[in-house]
Amino acid sequence: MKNSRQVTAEQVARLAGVSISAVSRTFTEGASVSEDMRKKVLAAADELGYRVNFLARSFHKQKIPLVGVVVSRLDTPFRSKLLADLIHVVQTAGLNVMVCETGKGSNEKDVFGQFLQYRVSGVIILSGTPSETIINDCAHQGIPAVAINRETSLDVVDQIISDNNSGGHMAAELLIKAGAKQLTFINREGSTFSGIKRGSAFLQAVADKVVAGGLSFNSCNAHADDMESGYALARTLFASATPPDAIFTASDLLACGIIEGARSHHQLTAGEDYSIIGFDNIDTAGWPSFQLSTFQQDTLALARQAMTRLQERIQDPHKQKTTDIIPVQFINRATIIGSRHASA
Amino acid sequence: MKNSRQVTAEQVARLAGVSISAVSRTFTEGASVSEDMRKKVLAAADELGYRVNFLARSFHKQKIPLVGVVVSRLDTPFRSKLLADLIHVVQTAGLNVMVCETGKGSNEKDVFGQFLQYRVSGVIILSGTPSETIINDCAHQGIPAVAINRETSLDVVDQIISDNNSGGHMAAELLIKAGAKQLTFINREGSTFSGIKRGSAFLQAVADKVVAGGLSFNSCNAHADDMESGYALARTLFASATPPDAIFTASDLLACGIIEGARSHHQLTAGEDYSIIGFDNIDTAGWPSFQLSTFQQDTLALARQAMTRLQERIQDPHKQKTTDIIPVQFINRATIIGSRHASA
DNA sequence: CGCCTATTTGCAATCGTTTGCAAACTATTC
DNA sequence: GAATAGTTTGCAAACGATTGCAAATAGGCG
Repeated sequence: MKNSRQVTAEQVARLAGVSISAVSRTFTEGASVSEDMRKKVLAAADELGYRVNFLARSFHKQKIPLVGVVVSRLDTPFRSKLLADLIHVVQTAGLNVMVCETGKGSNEKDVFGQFLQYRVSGVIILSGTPSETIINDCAHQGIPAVAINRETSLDVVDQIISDNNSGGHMAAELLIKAGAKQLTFINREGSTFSGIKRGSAFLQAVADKVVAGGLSFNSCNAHADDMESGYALARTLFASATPPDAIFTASDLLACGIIEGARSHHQLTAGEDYSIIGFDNIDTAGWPSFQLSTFQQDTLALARQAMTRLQERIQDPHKQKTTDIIPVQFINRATIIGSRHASA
Repeated sequence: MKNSRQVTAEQVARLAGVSISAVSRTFTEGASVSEDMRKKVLAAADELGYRVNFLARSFHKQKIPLVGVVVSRLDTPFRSKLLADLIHVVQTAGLNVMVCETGKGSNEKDVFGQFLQYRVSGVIILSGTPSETIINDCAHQGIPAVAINRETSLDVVDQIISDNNSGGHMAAELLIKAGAKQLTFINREGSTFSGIKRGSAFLQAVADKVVAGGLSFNSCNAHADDMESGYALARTLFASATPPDAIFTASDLLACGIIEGARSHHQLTAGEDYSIIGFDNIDTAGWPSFQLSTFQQDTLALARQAMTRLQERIQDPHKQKTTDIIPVQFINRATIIGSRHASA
């Protein structure tokens, strides 16, 4: 338990009888140091318990090995899973994560300003409300940035997106194959890009059949993206003269809400009285009470690809902007009529 | 869109026709600057779009306005809620959060080393597996640290803890009042402090009656702290010769698992065939399928108190170590026999 | 041994801020 | 108007690393 301040490179240098440069070079990758020198320095550093001072290093490089992650409402199953994977991926890449929550009255302008002030190496923007301005600001200020599940003014930023399109299409096919006649897509009010995309792909896939007749399509909005809103919606939804027999929701949370509501308000059972497919594959979707058939977003792949693209852009800030589509996987459980998966 | 590097205090000073010190003082709280000077500087800074370079400032102060948060398995409902609140609280205090996930093979020693290297202003340790060593290291290296829901070698660190004790006691009282005879406490294997405390308080409250007879107490461990483990446990639990009629679990996740398992395997309904009380009040606990009576941990209060204590310690590193107990609130829903709450 | 080349090493400048100190200024009081 | 006390301001040192450049050293070969 040394009483002195932190150990500096100078002290190490003195103990090892070498120059400060030598110490620095020993601790910078790819610098030119002989094996002898490295050993001497390492020994001295070890003895003194030396660690490079990131603040000094970052100051000199005008860049800190920190990735800013912007997210809103992270206490949501999908969001928190994605964040967890993201943190893991960033950490294994040797960087650290600074999380900024927006919304909740925190000034977005400030959040972005802080990224600038901290001189973060890059920014990852998660789906949700963080506004376009942050994204654009990053682009303009030359901070490498990638957005996950968030389409924006094209090509100002690298984008990583789950394959909402084939999710929507496939949902339609599955439901039609199950004999659905009254299709309904459910989203949350004021939904952002991902939800809308899922819905439009869904509609697109049934458009021909709807026009030809014999199939009806409907779309409605829940108040918010949570169970409660789905629950409330289910009451009116199934009370209609022509209730849906097949539902596709923009999120599992909404689907769970619908399932709960249909059960409580109308004694209807998913997979028997009607079909329903969700999106995300949050943990609860697999719980016995729901057994929700849904599309799994590969959060780890999203995170990995985001990091890869971010590193590329850090390397070469002027490289072409990219858009990556990450496949989703259909998880067949028990909420499509007639396709109940054999369960354990 | 200036092409030059970032704007520095020197440029602002030149434009405003004042010294660099004046600029610095304008942007440091509590520094001595006249109103005239401040206005001049602010005008120039505005024109140039100047922002203090945190890296330079932090370098000089040997401390960055960043709070390290150590957490494991953050993609868990309670943990992510707590983290969200924590981020919010830290942000409104004018600092930022650097999140480090431990477990998952990441070397804990490294995580701590990084805190040192980044010279974070403080560290908040969340419940979970992060080992004692991190906590002790922080204490020894003089990094202000507080731990939430994590009792450790006393008085090396400030502690903020939910009132596990009264939770456990109250659970016992409620269940006994509901006429329970076969009490069971369920925890996860290898549980940390919080869970154990809840169980021991629970047992303590019934000890007299157990000894006097007419009441039996049992305790058993699920494999992990998740729904699946509770679900699996329910199968054997209710198959016993003397199945429990009242259960208290260390977490809502386990309680939900038990409820699901009892329903699937044994067609038993919580609140009718047996009573069960959880802990945490995660979102799903309130869903119609569960309506779990549970104790709500006040995550916001935990976060706020943690931040308060951390700031106190940053101010005065030598102040007395504290332990704060945050009250929990019983949420009566529908899983205690005879006490079903009138529902909407 | 001498020459050339490739590698290793040290010197010293540099990054942008904060802050102790002393000088300059302002206000107050006699 | 001078003396005093209190504010405001600028100068310059300091923080701890990295890195361009040139000097030193090592290695290879005739």
